[in-house]
Amino acid sequence: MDKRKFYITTPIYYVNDKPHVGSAYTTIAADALARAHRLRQIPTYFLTGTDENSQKNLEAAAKAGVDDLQAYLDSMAEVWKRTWRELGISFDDFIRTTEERHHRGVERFWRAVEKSGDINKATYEREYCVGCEEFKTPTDLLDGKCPLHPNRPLEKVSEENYFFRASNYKQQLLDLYRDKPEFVQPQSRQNEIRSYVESAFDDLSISRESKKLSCGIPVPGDDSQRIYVWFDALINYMTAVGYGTDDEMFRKWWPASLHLVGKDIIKFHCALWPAMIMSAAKSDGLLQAEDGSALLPERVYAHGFFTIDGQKISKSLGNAVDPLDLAKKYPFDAVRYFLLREIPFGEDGDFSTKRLEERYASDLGNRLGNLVNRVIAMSAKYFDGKVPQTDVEAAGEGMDDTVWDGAEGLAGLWSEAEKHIEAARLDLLLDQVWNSDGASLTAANKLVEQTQPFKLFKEDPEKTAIVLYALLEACRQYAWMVEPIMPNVANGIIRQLGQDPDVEKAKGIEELKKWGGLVPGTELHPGEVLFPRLIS
RNA sequence: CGCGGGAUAGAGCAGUUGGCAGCUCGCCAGGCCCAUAACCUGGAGGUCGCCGGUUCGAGUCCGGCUCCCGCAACCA
Repeated sequence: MDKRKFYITTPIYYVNDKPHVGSAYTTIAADALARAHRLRQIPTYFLTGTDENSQKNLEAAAKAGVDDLQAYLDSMAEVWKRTWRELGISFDDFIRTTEERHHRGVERFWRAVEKSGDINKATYEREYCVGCEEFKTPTDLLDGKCPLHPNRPLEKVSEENYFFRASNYKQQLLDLYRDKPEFVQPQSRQNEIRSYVESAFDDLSISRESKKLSCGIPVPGDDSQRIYVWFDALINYMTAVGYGTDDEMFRKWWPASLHLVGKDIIKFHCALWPAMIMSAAKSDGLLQAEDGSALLPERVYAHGFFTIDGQKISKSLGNAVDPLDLAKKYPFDAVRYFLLREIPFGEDGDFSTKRLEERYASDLGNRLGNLVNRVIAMSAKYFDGKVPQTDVEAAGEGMDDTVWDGAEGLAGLWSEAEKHIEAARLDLLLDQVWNSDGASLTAANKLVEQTQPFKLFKEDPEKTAIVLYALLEACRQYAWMVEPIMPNVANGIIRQLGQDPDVEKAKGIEELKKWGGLVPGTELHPGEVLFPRLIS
């Protein structure tokens, strides 16, 4: 990953409905990764947005009884934006594919692909599946029906369309997967993509007649045709950072460091999208690296889907969870923690409020919250409300006859954390912080038992000062380890430790990682319980 | 031969490069009392779906088999 910048994206969402917990999952994951990079003072650009050129939106507007499509799109885009804001999503940009900047970039991109000779006009008669929004070849069909949407009649479409000659890039794509295996993440998806490209990746229609498609971006130079959804949608990742409108900005941010997507759209992102860029780059120097090769996104990471209490998310079953409702019922940091901790990133998982409440009580309340609470309470009680005066270096040593590895153990935790962030495995990061040997939260709770500061104080106040300092300092470091996932909780801990989160953050991660960030004598602010028991 | 996911302790799940089977919850017995009835220790509980193979060694790799889940529409 490019250390100088981090450009992360979520898919752009259809606005035919409000967000549910699934789209929130993608967005929260992206947010946590964005925050992790910002905390490391890596210039970060976090993009999300809405896909507004889809036929589906038209249908949704009609269903909602709204005549004015643009008004419908505006109001729905606002719903999405507001939801993300309320969930504390720290997006830097929100792109709508009906925006002027997007249209201009798409136009430029189209012309580049055209110039490269990869767009041709042809009359085809093909089966079009409205569900997939794509044409089906005979080999795609099962009993003459779309295998994904067997109950939806295929439309026989015979018209003159523009085609993108994706097949010209088959070999280059296969080379890409071979030379840069990290391009497709997680690993388990690589074979899937490779075999898809080898067997099923073909030229595809990228426009429809305007008279049949009443929304979408007109084909440059041919108003009788409009670009259809996927071809225009993918380009949002470029137009948001200035492609077609601001070359300087584009050079700063492109290529994307990470496209976060659901597993359903991995083919578009790992095959079609790089092929499109390879083509456009041949005719547009802005898309070329210094060696002339196409500037492709660095990685595409597909996360899994989850069920709700073992059942597929389905609006007809009424189990589509509204993330805003969750945020009302639970502290939202807890929901973020749950989603990112519970499901191994990249795998499918299950979402249940029962599990959420279990994790909340156990991981957050009993382990993290209780540790912070007891350690600060003891320090305040025995040391006049302050961080105990002691030899900071000595307090960083591992302690004999205990499991505690001290500063060294925490440093180990940090280096693991960096690896997990790089790999987008925040679930593993959290697991380490909670459950590893040496300096985890569990180890810290054990240290309290093994040293018993609440007794030790009477016999040996100096030793007690060392133990409590070590624990307070560990809490400070835990706060920064979990900050990308639980920003509010982290700030709360830092404040209770008598520090200002903003001032601390400005020091940079290397400083925050160092043992001894907590200055002896600092006034503690024993505060609110971090994770109050839930009333069910 | 449609595609994909899965089968590991009572429940829910981890197990990146093959090296004594782990985590959370629950259960039993103890300890502690600083703390959110929280924390700590010990324990019961597994033929890692089945059969074969590779290997000094397989939950992990290879082959075969059985069973389960998702794949109309809404839908990451």
